[in-house]
Amino acid sequence: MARKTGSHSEITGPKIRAEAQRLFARHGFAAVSMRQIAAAVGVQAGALYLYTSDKEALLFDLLKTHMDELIAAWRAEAPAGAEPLAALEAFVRFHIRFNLERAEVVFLSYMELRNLSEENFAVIEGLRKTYETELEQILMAGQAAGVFLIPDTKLATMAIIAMLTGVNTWYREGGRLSRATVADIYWDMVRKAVGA
Amino acid sequence: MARKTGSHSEITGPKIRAEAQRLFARHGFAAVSMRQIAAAVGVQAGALYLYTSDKEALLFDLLKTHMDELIAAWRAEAPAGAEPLAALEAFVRFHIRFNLERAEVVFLSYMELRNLSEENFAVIEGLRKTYETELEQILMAGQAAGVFLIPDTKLATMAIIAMLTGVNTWYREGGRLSRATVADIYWDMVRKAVGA
DNA sequence: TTTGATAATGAACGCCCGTTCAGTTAGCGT
DNA sequence: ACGCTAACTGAACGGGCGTTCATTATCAAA
Repeated sequence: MARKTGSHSEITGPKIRAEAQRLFARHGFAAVSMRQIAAAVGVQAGALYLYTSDKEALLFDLLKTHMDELIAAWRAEAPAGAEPLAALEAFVRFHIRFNLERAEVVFLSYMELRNLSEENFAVIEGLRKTYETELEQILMAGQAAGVFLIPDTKLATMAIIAMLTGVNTWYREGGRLSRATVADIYWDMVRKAVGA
Repeated sequence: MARKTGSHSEITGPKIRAEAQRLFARHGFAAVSMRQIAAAVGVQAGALYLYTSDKEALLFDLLKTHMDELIAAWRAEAPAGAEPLAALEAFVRFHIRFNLERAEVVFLSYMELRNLSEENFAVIEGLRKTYETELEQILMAGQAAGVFLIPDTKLATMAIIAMLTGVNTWYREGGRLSRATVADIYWDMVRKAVGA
């Protein structure tokens, strides 16, 4: 017993995060025990504490990494200096694609925020606000340019994000529509909703 | 000790449901113990079992009651034989108002479904589907009448409901906008989204 | 081949969990 | 005033929880 043959932190570390993400998404943070995560990884519970300070830090790490990657991915592919209409279309398609690709952690980031400490919650909320602002700025630019007709850009931001994120609740691989078709249809509805 | 002065099941029963709803919504089903609920009510944990068979039944009862009341309330106030446009407007305003009035249990019904047994989950899912169908039929009628221009009524149904329910995540009493104003703005966006 | 760092064990800590039940008190019709 | 029933207590059940730590086996550099 003790150290196992072929054991390395570069393997065990990611494995712990992956299994924690999977289990948290499936059963909920509070309903999953450290012993369950350890069993899924193939170690004893005590070994997890070589990789995380406590259970909440494990959740926070998953959410923080996700939000950072979400914002970075959008900024990397957002069309620089594009017309508001093209920028909005890019955002809609990006949001649907990215969130469907990472359904587990997206689910977590909507469901398990209340299990974070006050400070950690504030960090994630801040990153979410940052992401939302990216959309709101597109809407404001379009409104200013007369391309969009929006009664309230703040509400439109929340409405569009809720609508797009909602795809994750019903979309199933191999269903009636492909991801691309879903994105087409949602883009049509969003475009009309902002009066363009 | 034992029975308390002035104790009645017609008082304790609702009190248990109210406190359970409040605590489940605030901390999550799995994170709330029967002892916490009992303490909030002012009884010992064992007394809860005079009112519920187990913890899950307590949650199911809250969700089932809510869904029944949601559907009944909509059917009671849905304009009979109205034009699709008027029916859709009524639905939008109803959904926002009803969900804001019952924010706690609405939150529960979106977050805690996975804590139900398979059979209980199916019951709630069925009721949700029933409610969604009410909206979809309005959309189909409007589409058939040429009043709406919707690429896919199923997706439009999910999109609209996600968008409307999203109000609950950001709306705070005493904020910038009144409930009525929020409903006005959302109705404007929904109307445009369906091409009317 | 030795040796220090790394990765993991497994037992233990105190604590809380959902649920049951024999016993006790209050309400209330007679 | 009595007696039955409804309401609740408090202790107990077996079990799981997050976390710590002394110990041990493996890895990798010298």
